[in-house]
Amino acid sequence: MEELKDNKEFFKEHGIKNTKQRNIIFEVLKQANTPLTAEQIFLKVKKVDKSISLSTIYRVLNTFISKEIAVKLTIVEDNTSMFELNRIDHEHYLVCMGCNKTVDIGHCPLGVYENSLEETTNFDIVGHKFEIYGYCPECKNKERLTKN
Amino acid sequence: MEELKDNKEFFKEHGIKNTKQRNIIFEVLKQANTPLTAEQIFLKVKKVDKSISLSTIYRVLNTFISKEIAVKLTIVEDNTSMFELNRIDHEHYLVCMGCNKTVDIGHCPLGVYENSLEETTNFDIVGHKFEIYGYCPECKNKERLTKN
DNA sequence: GTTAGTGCAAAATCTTTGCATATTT
DNA sequence: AAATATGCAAAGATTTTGCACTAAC
Repeated sequence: MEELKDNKEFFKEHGIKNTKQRNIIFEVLKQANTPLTAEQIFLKVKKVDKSISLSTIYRVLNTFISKEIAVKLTIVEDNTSMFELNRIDHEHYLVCMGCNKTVDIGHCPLGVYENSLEETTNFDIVGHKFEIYGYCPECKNKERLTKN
Repeated sequence: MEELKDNKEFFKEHGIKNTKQRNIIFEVLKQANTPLTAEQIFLKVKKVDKSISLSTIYRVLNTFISKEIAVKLTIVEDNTSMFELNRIDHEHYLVCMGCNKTVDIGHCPLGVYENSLEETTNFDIVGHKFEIYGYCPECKNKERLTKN
């Protein structure tokens, strides 16, 4: 359980207690390579801890966000938030509006832009959201058929 | 009422009926220079049409979105959607997490990027969301005080 | 006259919160 | 022991929907 020891240290650095629930949620987020909804996280966590509640998921995620461990973003087309770890060297996503498939679009090109914006606006910039949406090759055809 | 005649034509082009409610909502969106929440739109529209219902606001906005007349975006930190007209030559926003103030960040630099992405991914790209968030000069200081 | 849109109230969804209990430090 | 975190159930908030009625074409 080497990873738990690391997490313990990690949580300590962020000034929050090291609980079983936070560990599981953190591991789920680490292993995910796309953003997840609270519900998806809930289901994954439940496999390990049957008795966890959805409100704990939300509370832990909000704690992670306030400590800048995680970030929240919103996929277009419905109103549910998605969560992922706040990776410094992060990616962005191209989201299919047909099937919700997400595709990484490579290294984030916005760091430099943010720096120049901080200078011109005097804002203290914390982060950004950038998502591109459309239809994937498979859904493109379906879309075309239903539209005509 | 020259503008109503224009709107009538505009709605016809998009294959939707020209109703009083749609006209008012469209005018509200035209006059807004920042994205608005459904509730904000509701309140503005109510000044002109006291009997409009919030569900009509949502239905009209969803119609506008499906016809690509408007776009929906989500400001970080809460879960309410915001709406604005789908301007081809659009802007993006820098949002203050302290006071929700928004600042335009100039002409959108992402059109070219989308084109190259369409080629590499074979997606049919419909649009994107891009928001940068942080703390404005005024809230920066407040933030610093409450954190220590 | 037909089709599409609206208002209302009710439902559905997503998220937060109060409170008692449990866990962490 | 004190401070935080959790589970549960209940409440809040936002958005959608069924249905009868109305307006637009």
